[in-house]
Amino acid sequence: MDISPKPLDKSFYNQGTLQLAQSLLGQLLLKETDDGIASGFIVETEAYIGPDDRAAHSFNNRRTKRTEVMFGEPGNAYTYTMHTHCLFNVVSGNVNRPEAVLIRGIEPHQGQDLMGKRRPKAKKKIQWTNGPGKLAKALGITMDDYGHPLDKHPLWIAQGKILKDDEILSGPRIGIDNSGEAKDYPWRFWIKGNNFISR
DNA sequence: CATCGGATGGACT
DNA sequence: GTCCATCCGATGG
Repeated sequence: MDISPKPLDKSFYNQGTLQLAQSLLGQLLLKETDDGIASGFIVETEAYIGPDDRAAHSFNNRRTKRTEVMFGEPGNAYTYTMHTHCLFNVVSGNVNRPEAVLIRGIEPHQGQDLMGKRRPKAKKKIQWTNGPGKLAKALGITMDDYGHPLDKHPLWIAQGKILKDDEILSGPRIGIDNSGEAKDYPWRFWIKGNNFISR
């Protein structure tokens, strides 16, 4: 019997990136490996809207092996390495619109024993998934997931909690101080009062 | 080729 | 607060 939550339809990703960044809040992100399923509710996101966003890897339509997937269909995984870590994004925007939503925080749901094992250095549960590199590690997301369609096993997004508008807050994005005007754009979104916000 | 700088996290002072 | 692991892409010679 398959009890895994059903993926959201691909059409879900066909909405503006700022709106998608908010729509993703509360949704369930799942990854299945040989060790089992681990999942969590998305609680913090950031929108990156190339080519006009200095903070986006796709700024100025910069097209490389790394950013290539952003130029394709929305609803695929954009993973990249930041120093020693893998970060996970949801590709948005139509073909040739290189936009994405970075997932910065999740609230652990299924497979919490597995997540704890994957985060041996975390002293507290809160540190398992309150940051983009942390949650990728906890879920077992790696560069092997680059380009994976998010409506399919083994990495997918399913319907989670329905939020009210007043539960969503926004503010400037994290870690992009050298991005000129773009550093102040309020393109970071999070669920009010949630414990698994990165900061 | 060399060098530099990150959409980070963890260890340490 | 500081330092650094370790990789990819940008830039300059």
